[in-house]
Amino acid sequence: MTDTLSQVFAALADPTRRDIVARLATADASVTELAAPYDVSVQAVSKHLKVLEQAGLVTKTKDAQRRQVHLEAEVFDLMTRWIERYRREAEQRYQRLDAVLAQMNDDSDTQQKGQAS
Amino acid sequence: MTDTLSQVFAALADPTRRDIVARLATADASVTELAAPYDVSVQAVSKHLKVLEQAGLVTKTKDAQRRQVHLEAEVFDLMTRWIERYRREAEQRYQRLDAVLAQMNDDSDTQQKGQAS
DNA sequence: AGGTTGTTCAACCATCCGGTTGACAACCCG
DNA sequence: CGGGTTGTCAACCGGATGGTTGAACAACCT
Repeated sequence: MTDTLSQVFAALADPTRRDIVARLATADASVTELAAPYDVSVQAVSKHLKVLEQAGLVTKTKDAQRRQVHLEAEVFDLMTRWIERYRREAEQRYQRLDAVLAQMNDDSDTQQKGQAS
Repeated sequence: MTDTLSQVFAALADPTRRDIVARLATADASVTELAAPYDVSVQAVSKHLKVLEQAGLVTKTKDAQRRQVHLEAEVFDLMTRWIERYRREAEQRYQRLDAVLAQMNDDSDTQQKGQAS
């Protein structure tokens, strides 16, 4: 479970953490500011932020006694790349299937055994 | 949690499940075929598939005693939309920040209080 | 110096999760 | 019919996870 991709997906699997990310997309915030809307303890939110930080989705910079939390956009790309890769493969496969079916309709007399390269 | 997005992210947080998805992107497969490469029991893989199915990432069609598993590409869009939305917001914010900094350099004499709409 | 504020650490608890083994249903084939 | 495949269900186990409370600590403000 140490690989980044797993950590990122796991981090975003929690609705509270996704909401935190959503809010950080518009503005940086401190831990207590982030905790305010939820009816859980500040410590719980601090834990959530630790998870997000571990996944590289967020960084903290200490500003006096406050910790300024801000979103790190780059890690999103890792996810997007993974998703897009397999989505595209899957779509291409369906198109290939459609093509095969279309060809089967076109010339159903010719026996075709190999697959399209 | 019961919301789809959480289920999809949670499903993809596991490396084995991601690998299954990757393999299904190129071809449908049966449960035992999918289980073959991993040194875990078939039951464990069956559980993984249940998770993927629950998340809507995969569907099974029964073919005699075999279950043909195939990837469902549409759910990927849900994720992609979520990710892209906040990634774009975050990027825009950085650009806005850059613009503000640039303007502060340009005309540091004019006092600007409101935010860009 | 002393109190308040902001954040984290530590210990604890309930639940979930990924794995196991064993039993069993459903189906093909001889 | 009976036996071998294929897949799921059930019960169980250890470890991770999300939450709690209580204490610690650092930095600010009088």
